[in-house]
Amino acid sequence: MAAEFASAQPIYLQLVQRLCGQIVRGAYSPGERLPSIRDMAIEVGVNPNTVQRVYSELERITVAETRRGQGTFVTSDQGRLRRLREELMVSHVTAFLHDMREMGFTAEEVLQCWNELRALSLPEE
Amino acid sequence: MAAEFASAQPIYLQLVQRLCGQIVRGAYSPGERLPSIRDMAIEVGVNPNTVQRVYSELERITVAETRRGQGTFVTSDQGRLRRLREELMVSHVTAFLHDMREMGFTAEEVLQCWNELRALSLPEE
DNA sequence: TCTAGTGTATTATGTGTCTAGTACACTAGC
DNA sequence: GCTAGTGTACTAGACACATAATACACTAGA
Repeated sequence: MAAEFASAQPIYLQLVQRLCGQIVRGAYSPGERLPSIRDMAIEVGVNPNTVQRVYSELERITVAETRRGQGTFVTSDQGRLRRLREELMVSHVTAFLHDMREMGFTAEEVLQCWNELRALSLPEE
Repeated sequence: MAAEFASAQPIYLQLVQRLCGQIVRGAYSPGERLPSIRDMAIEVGVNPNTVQRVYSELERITVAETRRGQGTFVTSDQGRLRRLREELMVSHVTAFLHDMREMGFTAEEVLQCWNELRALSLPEE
């Protein structure tokens, strides 16, 4: 992966968000070991220091834990992961609604646009 | 306004987005003059250089135009404003759906969360 | 014990953002 | 013409982000 970090947001925050998403949707299981800092750096095409920062942040929000000399692991606390999932959804939906309101869009308009684009992006069930 | 720029995104981009939102929802009319660089800087609590950058960006995307010695004005091209409105909605909805997908949320889950939060944020009609 | 693979820490460099201050050119109105 | 209010341009400095390179400490396994 050669990495595409187009957004104006810092790379390390984008990576934190991406990893949280992968963890939350089960791409990484509870307790599973994440790639080493050096491997992940190569994988996403950034500097190892940047990945270290990402892993530190994941640890700070108690989503991952590091064992010196062994690696960094997704937390085994499944309750924490469920809460994370809920938090992420609420924060994203809230921010989305805020933006839509700022631009004066009505619920109807947004839903119509949503329905036109949904098929491309979200599983139905 | 003392300004709250908590996001990791650069202030000038947040301001561009905010102004686009205000223009698109009609807080500023087509052809209306925006506050001067210096006034806007005071109003939102940032440096005049930052506002200059914002106005330059608005001009670059043909949403505003500046007249030396007179001020910066919202474009009179209402077609451009309609397109901007559409662009903003599509890009926001697309990004939102992308994020939701990244976290493995289903359309049903998102809609449920949406309905729980909608009343606080969006006008119904 | 030795080695390879971990995370951790430090220093240096370049870039972008934001602030601060100053100066200049243009326009409108007196 | 003069003045106040515009946008424009430039230099300088502080700070965060990202990279680069290096060194160190810990762990597991041969």
